[in-house]
Amino acid sequence: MVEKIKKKNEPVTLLDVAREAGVSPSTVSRILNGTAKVSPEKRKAVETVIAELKFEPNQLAQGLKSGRSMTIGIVVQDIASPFFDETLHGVDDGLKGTGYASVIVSGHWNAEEEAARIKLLLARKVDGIILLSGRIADKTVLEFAKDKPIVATGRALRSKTAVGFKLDNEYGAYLATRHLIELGHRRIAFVTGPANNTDAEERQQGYQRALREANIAFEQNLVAEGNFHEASGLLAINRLLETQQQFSAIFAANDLSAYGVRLGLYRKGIRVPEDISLIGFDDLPSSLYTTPPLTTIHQPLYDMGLLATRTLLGLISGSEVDSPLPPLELIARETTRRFR
Amino acid sequence: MVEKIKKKNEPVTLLDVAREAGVSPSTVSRILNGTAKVSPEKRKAVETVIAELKFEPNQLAQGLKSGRSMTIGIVVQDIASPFFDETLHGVDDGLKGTGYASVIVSGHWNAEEEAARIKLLLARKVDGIILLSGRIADKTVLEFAKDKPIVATGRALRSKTAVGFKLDNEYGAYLATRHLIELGHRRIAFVTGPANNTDAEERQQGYQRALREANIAFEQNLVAEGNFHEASGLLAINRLLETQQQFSAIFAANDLSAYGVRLGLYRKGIRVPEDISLIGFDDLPSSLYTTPPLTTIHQPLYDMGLLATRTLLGLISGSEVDSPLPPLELIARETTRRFR
DNA sequence: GCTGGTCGTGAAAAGCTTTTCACTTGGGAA
DNA sequence: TTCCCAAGTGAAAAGCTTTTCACGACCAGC
Repeated sequence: MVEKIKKKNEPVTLLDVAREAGVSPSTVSRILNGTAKVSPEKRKAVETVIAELKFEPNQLAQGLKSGRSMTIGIVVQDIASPFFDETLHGVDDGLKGTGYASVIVSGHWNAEEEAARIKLLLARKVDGIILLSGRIADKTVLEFAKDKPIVATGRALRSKTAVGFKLDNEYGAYLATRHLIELGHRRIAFVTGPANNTDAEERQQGYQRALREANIAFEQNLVAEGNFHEASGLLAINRLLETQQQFSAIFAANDLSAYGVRLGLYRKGIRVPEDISLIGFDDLPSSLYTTPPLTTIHQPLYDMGLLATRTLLGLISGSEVDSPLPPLELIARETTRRFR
Repeated sequence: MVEKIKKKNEPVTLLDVAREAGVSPSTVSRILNGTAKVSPEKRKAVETVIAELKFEPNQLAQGLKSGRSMTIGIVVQDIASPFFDETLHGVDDGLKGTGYASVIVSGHWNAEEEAARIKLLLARKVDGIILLSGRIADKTVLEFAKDKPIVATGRALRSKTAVGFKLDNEYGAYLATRHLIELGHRRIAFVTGPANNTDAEERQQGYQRALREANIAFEQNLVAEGNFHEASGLLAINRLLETQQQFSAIFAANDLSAYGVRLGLYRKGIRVPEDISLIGFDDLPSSLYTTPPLTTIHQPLYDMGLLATRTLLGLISGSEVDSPLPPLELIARETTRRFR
């Protein structure tokens, strides 16, 4: 029996429920949150009214009062990239059932924009932030972390309110190069990532270490610059081919550029892996379905997203989370084969 | 000169600014929102204090008061899919500079989950919702739209608070099939999408129409079921090959399943396009870099995301938006060629 | 010199919850 | 029988804005 008819579309509030059930707002709130004991009769009455009125607490008001918006911010660099996608997938699963939702913004690989976006997230009162492949300086991260907890990927960090996860790019690249060397390749070209990108630099270091260990001289002529995108891989392989350098294998700094390389080779009628072996880095889901399926280094992107989320939730609630990340590993598929 | 020292980390509020600048909160609010005229001196004073204190309005409080959270909800079906990615990219650009942020949730191709997620978004007081490839019934959408405006893709809808965009799948599929026919192919296999999926059904209809127009009999033996994923394409082509049917071309209901088909053919040593022509549907960005680059039907996913966003923002603000979507078009790349 | 209007401004209410505080009631301990 | 305490509950404040209302000052028109 509704005492007062609300104008249609007027949202039903906790106050309405209280009035209708003949209890105080406090009691309704207590029932909703289980904050304190309430007599069975009132609980029953309130629950009935809630169902009847289809009451849904206003999360804005809840957030304002409690200081918790139940929202976390995710900063990616490119909203339509399989790389971030895979990580986001992990984040999504990490959030499942927690009541948290995420707002995703993109920094577009640009430090200023990234900082601006983080500020926006903070103004929105997110409860924490996950920063994927951030461009801003560590000390800026720490600065933001004074406000809300942050977990960042691609950097080493550990404070009371900020933690970073870093995959071992150098090791992964070492693995990739060593794989080629073990297959008998000696002249191995390398397609780099973008200049000034830490991940990219570390991958080049891994490449060089493997060479060094095998007593193969590093040759600048065998490296071509890329930028992690397909088109740059295509360009790089064309440049490499033009210089008439001899090489029997190519290591591309990520899968996307490996795709470009693959296409470049196809265009020249060079077969993979019969004529040239090719290895990537990332193990994007799509690499399972390239022709032929790409040998690559598996990065646990999904797990990283999942772990980052759990860690952030831990930071928010004050509990400790510390599961280790699975290691990088070589996934030998069909673009590499024994030399000659 | 700060009159009262705040405990560190106490967020600075509009009240602090007002006190500090010696004006009333109303005045500060007016300056922030440009709601009314304010004398230059006070404006100056307030702006100085804002900068000095680094004041950022609390969006939760703003939202609570004004009923606008400056957030829209996006419902996708798979958070890590290139298909949704591309659309999200458009959404992202559509939101740029508007002050709106988006929270993205996934319905996982499941009507119940989808409805639950929408309810959550509504409880979060999003200002509107974009529903991509939703599974729920039109009438459920309309029901939700009573609360907040919704724009949905993949369905035709138009009410005061709900609008739908639908790409012409039938026509796209017709285009694809006709392309193969024009190249001289007569026996054209079809890999379907998931059963009970409208898009998928419409694509099959387009396939059949093109056949009919060319007086080619439809043969059930030439269609193999898929589900829009790569693995299903691989399975489908294997099944097709096993049946010993003759065919010189394959139309896969989307690019992803075309990738699977491509791999299946590669495994059997069947060349594309020399032995068999292959065409997909979607024109995912990655289709530019498959080996060889995939002939496909371009869907304006990016534009659709952009348009959906603009339309939603229009619905929210009460203004009318009505730009048309670019049509589907055939992108002839290198996986199709003239028969024999 | 008086009326009527505009302009700039502040006080206060409102938006919807949660939480603190204080008050009742009933029971067990002394 | 008296006292204390716990349990259950409501009133009210608080969280941070925006917005309505009202008021004083100032100017123009008669």
